[in-house]
Amino acid sequence: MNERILIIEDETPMRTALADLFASENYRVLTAADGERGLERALGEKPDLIILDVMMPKLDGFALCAELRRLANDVPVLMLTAKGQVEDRVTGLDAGADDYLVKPFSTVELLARVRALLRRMERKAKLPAKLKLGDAEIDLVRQTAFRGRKAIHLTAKEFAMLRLLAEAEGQPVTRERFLDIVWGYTAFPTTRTVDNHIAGLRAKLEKNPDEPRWLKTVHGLGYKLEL
Amino acid sequence: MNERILIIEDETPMRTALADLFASENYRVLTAADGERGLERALGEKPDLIILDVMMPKLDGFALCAELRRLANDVPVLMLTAKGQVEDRVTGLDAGADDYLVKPFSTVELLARVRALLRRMERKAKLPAKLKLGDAEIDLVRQTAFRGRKAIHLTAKEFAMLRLLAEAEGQPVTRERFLDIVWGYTAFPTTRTVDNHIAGLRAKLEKNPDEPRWLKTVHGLGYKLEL
DNA sequence: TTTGGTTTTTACAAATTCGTGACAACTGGT
DNA sequence: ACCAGTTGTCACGAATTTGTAAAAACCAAA
Repeated sequence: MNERILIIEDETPMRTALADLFASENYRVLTAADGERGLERALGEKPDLIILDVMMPKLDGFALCAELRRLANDVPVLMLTAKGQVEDRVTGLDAGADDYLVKPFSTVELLARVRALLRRMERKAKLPAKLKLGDAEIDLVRQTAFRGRKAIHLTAKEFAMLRLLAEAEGQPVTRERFLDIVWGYTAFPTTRTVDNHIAGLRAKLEKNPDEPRWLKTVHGLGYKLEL
Repeated sequence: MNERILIIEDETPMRTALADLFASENYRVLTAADGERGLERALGEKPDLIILDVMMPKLDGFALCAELRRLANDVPVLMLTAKGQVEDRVTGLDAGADDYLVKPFSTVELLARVRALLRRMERKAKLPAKLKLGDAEIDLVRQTAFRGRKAIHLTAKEFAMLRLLAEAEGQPVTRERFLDIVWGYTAFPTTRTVDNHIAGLRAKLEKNPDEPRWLKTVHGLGYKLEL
């Protein structure tokens, strides 16, 4: 609780408005008025989340974000982009932002996104490196899997899907979400592709792929990992 | 804990300010007012980290750093460069500095960088100096390798790649990371170059290069060292 | 400048993974 | 039991990724 949020925004009215908003929601607020100071604070004070305007003097949002990632800093970043610059989304996500929001936005939506990001990070932190599915054991970090003594080969995509399922802690994951997270914002395969990969996982991990014990389908929604 | 930091800086006000800053953070502080004395103390007292001004009489920061490295001293060096001399960054990292900071800087950022460097070194220290890959034995520090009694010749790049793989503790290392860490900021070879070097390592270290036992490829991601 | 070693590029083959579409099987509601 | 929509599955071609050899570029020392 009481997460610390760093707001990096050069326009003072917007910066104070955001600061007030989050303060009133009981977050602890840090601010910076330009990119360079923002980077300093991000590195020095390790906030739980960063809200970052794209357009800024000295060091723009993209560069700042890219630099953070280069330094292996994985604090969640929510980018604010000016209206119209649709390109920004791709560029921003490319630079390593976790989400983005187009100005003007509603405070309700902003708060929702922030909560979502913080929740995602919390789950990721709790995520154990190893998954045990009966006699199958999967190491999500090393990307290895064993059934008893024998190694099972999973592809990169399969590991990514498992990781997403595990992060969801038994909650259903929609096909759309699989595509968004695992495939990313540049590829747009059919949602059926997801099913195929699930089939692959079941074939490799389930004792009886016809009657999955772990990789359950949630009819009309998607899939979930039953722990 | 209580790491010892050597500050090499000719301008007295700055030197004492830095000394006070680090003393107040419970580091043990050593100082030197010029490059030659700095080098002496660096060699004689083996500090845990050196903060080094680039501009100095007698022996400048680049030369000092290069000399340290020539003597196989791998103490982490953080260089302070005057504003505007953008070139300094490249030159500094070239000379073997581990990080650099442009004056004027905030104390918060300086402390953050120092902590980061010390942490990085700590991790490196935990790394065993010798790697045993079957009957091949590699000394990562001395940069020597033997297969039984016969010496195997590895190039500098190959050692650096092995070190990175070993540091990752069996986790996959992406090609991008290889380029970032092994090649650094100044060179931008193709990612295929990484593959070629891996091939070289396999040829020299693996009993059967076609079926690597240690240097595994993680399709779609990179490579890992299977311990 | 030549030399010897190292690094990088390039090109092509081989291996792996991916995406799709068709159709069967299944689901839940009526 | 029937129906419309959803999911499982399979095979195949496409696309991507990797292995590797050979040539070119590079670089420091003689």
